Amino acid sequence: MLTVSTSVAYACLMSTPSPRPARKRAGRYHHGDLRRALIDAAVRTIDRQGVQALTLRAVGDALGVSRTALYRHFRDKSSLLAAVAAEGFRSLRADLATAWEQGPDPRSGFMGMGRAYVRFAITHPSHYRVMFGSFRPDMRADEPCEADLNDAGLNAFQVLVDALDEQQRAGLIRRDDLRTQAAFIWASVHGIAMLAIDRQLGPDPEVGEALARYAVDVLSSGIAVPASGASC
Amino acid sequence: MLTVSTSVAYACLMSTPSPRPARKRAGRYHHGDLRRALIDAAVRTIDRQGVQALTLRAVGDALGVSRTALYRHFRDKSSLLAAVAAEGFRSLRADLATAWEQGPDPRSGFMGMGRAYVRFAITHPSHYRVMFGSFRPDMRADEPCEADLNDAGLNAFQVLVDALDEQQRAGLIRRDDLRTQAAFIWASVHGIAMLAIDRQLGPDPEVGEALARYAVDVLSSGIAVPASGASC
DNA sequence: ACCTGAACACCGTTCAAGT
DNA sequence: ACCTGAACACCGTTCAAGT
Repeated sequence: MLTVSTSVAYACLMSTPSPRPARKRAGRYHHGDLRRALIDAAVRTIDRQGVQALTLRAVGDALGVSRTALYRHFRDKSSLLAAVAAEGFRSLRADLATAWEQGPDPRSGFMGMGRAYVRFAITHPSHYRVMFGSFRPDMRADEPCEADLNDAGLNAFQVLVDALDEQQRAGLIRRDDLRTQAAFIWASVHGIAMLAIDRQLGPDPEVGEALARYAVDVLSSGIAVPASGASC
Repeated sequence: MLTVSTSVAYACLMSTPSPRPARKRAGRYHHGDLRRALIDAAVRTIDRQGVQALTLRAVGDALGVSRTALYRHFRDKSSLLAAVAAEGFRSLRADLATAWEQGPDPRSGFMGMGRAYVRFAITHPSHYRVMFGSFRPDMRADEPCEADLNDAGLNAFQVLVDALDEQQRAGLIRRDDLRTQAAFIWASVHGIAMLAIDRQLGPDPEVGEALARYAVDVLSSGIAVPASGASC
């Protein structure tokens, strides 16, 4: 299809007096989907070196492309960050959905979702921070990247709403307002994830796990149907 | 005491060909406590214009001081931000303590603490974000500013621990491990505050208040002493 | 001790020009 | 349509020099 490999084969044989990196860009275009490649490179950089290491120069260099090539695909840097955040929410959504479906029963599936959520945050702390730091005051819903981020966030949230809905219908938990119940649980788990990321819980992993167990305990008691009879 | 006003009275009468701001610094020193003034100016700028508006040039200009004067009092910019965050935790601690003491009873005092927490976050969203964004991976406890930030955070947390301790002793809530119980509640309230700040809850304030009421409800049920007898 | 101002390396962004 | 490379305004930081 696309003759990618041939153009990649270009090698720079020109020697310049000033010390330069070995390879020099030979004025070539990028292959197929530069937009996609830019997002992936940005995610990699953020995961590996943190947000502060994400410069347009770095991401351009990683792809062998000019640092201004990005402006053909994104309004600006914050727009790229919005796309990165959206990508994060899509990954998180997939993780949550998998955990829920693997159940095997609603209760353990729900606990699996909680574990998957915290694991995502701990595994990708910088990415996770970008996901929630991007909801800036200057967020504009009219821009496509921002709208996409909004959608991706809502879709991830919806997995939790659906799981709660099913448990409500099965009579496993209180039939409170779905979105309020979901928002509260999301907030609690998000708060725990942030504490874990910010190493406020200390180096001992047992502290974090104890907190997670306690959270499950309290939340279960809190949203359990009140007059179950068995526990009294 | 300090003859500040006389030196301030200096006016620049030199006219330069290039367009300059009206007043030019007359090479004067800052009054008394520049360190204190730098923190206060930084807090003001962050509260009013957000973190991204906080440049060393801006904070220097606001105080009529060179933009490098700061390096006599802080290691670098992130050190100033740590001091700003510590200041935030001290304010928050005072707000929480006041709410708790105003009670009048433990239960309503505790709910007042929750309201005070969320109100602080909503009133100072940028400052609040700095407080929790500063716990960076590159945080060094050996630096005085970072250690101070750590202390200020722990002191604020301690107000919650003390309040829970008193309620445990009074038999009002379950006698779980104090620090785990406190960490979970802090995480939940922190998560709600973040959702509110990030306008994920939408423009309608009723949504946020409904979430707060629901949180109090669930948390109360969740940490209530199990066999109270009355509710069954 | 405390602060200045010039200099440096680096950043995001714009824009005329190239293919 | 897509990308380059020079230029611009701005940033944090360093450092010799001033008082």
